[in-house]
Amino acid sequence: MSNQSSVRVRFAPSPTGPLHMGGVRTALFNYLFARQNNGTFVLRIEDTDQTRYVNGAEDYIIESLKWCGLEFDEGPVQGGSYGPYRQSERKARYRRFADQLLEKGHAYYAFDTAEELDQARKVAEEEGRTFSYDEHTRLAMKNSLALPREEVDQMIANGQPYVIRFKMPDEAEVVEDEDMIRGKVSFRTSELDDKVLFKADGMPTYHLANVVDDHLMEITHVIRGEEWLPSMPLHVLLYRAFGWDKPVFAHLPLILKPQGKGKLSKRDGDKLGFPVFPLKWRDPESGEVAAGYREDGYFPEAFINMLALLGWNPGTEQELFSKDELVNAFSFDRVNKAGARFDPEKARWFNHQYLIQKTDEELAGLFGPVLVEKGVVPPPLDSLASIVGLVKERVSFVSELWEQSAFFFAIPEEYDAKVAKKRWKGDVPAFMSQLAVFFAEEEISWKAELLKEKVSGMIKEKEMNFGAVMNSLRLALVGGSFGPDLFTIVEMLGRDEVVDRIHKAVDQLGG
RNA sequence: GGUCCCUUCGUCUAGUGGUUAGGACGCCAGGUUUUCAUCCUGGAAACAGGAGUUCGAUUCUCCUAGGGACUGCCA
Repeated sequence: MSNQSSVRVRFAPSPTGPLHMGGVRTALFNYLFARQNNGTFVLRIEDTDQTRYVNGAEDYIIESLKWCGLEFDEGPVQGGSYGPYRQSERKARYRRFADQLLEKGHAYYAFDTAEELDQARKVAEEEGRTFSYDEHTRLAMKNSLALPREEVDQMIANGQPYVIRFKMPDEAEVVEDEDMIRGKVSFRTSELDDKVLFKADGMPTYHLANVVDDHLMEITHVIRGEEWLPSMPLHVLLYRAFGWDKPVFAHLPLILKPQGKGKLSKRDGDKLGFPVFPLKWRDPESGEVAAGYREDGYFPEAFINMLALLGWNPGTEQELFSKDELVNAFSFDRVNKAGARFDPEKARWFNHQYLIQKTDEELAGLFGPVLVEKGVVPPPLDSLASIVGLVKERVSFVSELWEQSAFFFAIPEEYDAKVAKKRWKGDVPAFMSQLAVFFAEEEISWKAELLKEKVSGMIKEKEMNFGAVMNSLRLALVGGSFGPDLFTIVEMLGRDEVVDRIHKAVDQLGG
């Protein structure tokens, strides 16, 4: 039932730490492309470097993608017919592909030690050059191209460590390939070096493992970050050396720092106060903690939407997209080539958009735990929902709901001094006391409209200043000069509470 | 340094030879709200530079400048 033309893409992170938001975007674009084409989205863990393995990183990656709603069809957890999906578990199969290349003369053994190579690089650097293991230098190194056959056999027989290197073709040629985003990209093979394919520890390098696995897993489109662009010609040459069809490549633009130079890094987040990781991450070694979008109160839909628009655009003026809408609208010809600077302000705006779209009940459900954390017993869901409904337009995060609505749950601890100085003076305090009496004794029904009418009448009658009275009443009830409609607050707080608060304000601010 | 990629408002971007160069975030002003925020209206704000090609270049070509990635027995 698997037909040749069906799209298969993979997201292939390395479990060396938390997944960067750029990685999430790469996963997202893979996902969108797969879904749009009724294809298959594969997760493959690229853990060929045992020294860089970080505990918990794989789980982190999986949980992050899950939080973002990017379900994959095959992967280390659910398996699939192309497994295993961890390269460390595929170790046994790489060697024979390296041997194939050796036999065909596309690769050779190299015995240079890491120290010798470092030395060569150092010497070159001192002479103002860059050392490159290539056609110009390879014959001066310790490898099966330079050494006599018997010596090579002897060293191998003696168990001397070696790596297997790709032999760049002798004839200079231009490797061209069509990138889905960039169009034609070309490299001269004469500028390329002989990359290590197989390491002395018996593991393949990224280059070999990636090409072999993409072939074995029948990956049709390789969608990855721009940092891989320079190795595209090597990969193309590898496919050719094996005699395999190559997948179609797409190299995504990078996500850059909000300000300054370079690509977005963890440091930027710390410095500017925004997360660069989807989830909070605690480094198992150092114990260092990095913030995550989830814990900072972002909705996954908002995070994904924001990421999708970083480097891609629909060509219309629509900015808010559900995941399904993204699947439909996405296209590689609308992905930009240039790197995109990340804008934390816009991320915030996206979250605000999603927050105000949520129902009051939904938000109340999310807000409840915040209240508990603040030591407040949450009111019934429906009354909490009406409070949330009054203030949700003014915030971007659920946690900010507290700052805007705390006065609904507790009498103000202190009063904004600037407001007090400006409004709470002259005959206002005395009038406030009269207001308390009025509220305590008034028998009309406790409704915002009616109360407002009555109070307005009183102000007029006593020839008070509207602004001074209204703002002082607000000061007494909420503690500052902010919040929703004043009489709506009066109504919701209820008679006793309003009277109490006015008394307390008069006590504290002076009558 | 070398190789490769890239270049429209501060930022994300639309634009594919003839547009008052459009939108969004942010910013500013006015209006609404007897508060603040939201909201509404308006505003400031860009084709990196230079040569070509063309009747005409933001758009095509080249050069320069700037930015970025890579340059590991890391991915």
